[in-house]
Amino acid sequence: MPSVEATNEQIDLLREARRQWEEHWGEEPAPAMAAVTTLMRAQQILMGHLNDLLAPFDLTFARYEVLMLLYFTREGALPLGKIGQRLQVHPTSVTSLIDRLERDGYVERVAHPSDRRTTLARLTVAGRNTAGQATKILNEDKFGMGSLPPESHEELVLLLDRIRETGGDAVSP
Amino acid sequence: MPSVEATNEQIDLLREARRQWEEHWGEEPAPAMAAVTTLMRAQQILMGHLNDLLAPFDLTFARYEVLMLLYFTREGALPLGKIGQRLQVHPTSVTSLIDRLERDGYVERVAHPSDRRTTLARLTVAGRNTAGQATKILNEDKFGMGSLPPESHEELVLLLDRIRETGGDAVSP
DNA sequence: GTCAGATAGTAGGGCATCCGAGCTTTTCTG
DNA sequence: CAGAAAAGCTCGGATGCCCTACTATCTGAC
Repeated sequence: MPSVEATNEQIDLLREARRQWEEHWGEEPAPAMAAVTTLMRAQQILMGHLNDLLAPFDLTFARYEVLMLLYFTREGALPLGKIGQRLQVHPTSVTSLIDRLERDGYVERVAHPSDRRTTLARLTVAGRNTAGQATKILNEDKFGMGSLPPESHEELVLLLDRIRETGGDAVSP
Repeated sequence: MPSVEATNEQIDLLREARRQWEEHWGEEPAPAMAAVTTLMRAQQILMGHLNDLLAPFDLTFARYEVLMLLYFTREGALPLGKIGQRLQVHPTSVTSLIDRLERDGYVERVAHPSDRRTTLARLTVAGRNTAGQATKILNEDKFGMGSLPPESHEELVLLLDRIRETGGDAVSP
């Protein structure tokens, strides 16, 4: 899922949008609108970059997150529902993600020992190896955040955590 | 496209991931990883919230952006390709977005006066009215950014612009 | 103990996004 | 000016995300 090629237009369209906003609706709502559009665009760029880095492993960032969640779990196995809760994605999305991870041999579905409703996703050896290698690549690339110093990363987290709170995410201080 | 219901777990899973990261790979890559995961989650929450606000208009945020781009354009019409460049989405995505906007009567495809390869998307009266109403709702809601003061919006933009630059976005100072 | 309600996972449908391929039309080159 | 190259749009396929059912299973109330 590579990102769209850079068009490098001379004017910055997000700044232009903000100018229009102030012109039509005044100064008050413009900062929020600018922040949102900038956030969306930054996310799009980052996601594209990360997916480019992960493509050699036949992974996307969504599937990488599942792998890492299992990687950090004792036994390397978790019920599908638990995965959805942890990553905050819909149960049907988890089914789909696990389908593809299983297809590529990174996880396998295992029956729950006591609850026959539950299916466990268990990391395979290949999955664990790939997770480690992919993480090495991402860490070396600083997750595409190399243009910002570590202090800025902290700033960013503090600001974005406020947004996360409004979505019901538990953000303990 | 409503967001996932809040599960309100006691521990913050993103902070937990960061702790694991520091434990396994040291302090160095952790801030970048934390910033990226937090950004992804904040975007997901914001997008879900905005889509909830726009659902009564039969709009998604992606389609709303198209509408506003045309809204700010003289004549209210633009070639599909131009829309893709401005919003930084793939040409095939533009086709899909315009398909749905046209289905709902918000835009219509018009032949380009001189270039027969080109198709223009032109805002209809209904599209213009809906764009205005939707904007009123979003502005009143501060685009879901009410938890942050305007100064923080500016901070956020400055930080995220650095990320945008790495993606080839023109960010003039 | 039995049956209603909650839980776990999946199938099917819709939207957004990308890519590659293909068609038409325009522009450029020799 | 004719053919090659580029540009503009769309189609089909893939991934990810959501929602609404639906089935199977478990739990709890009576």
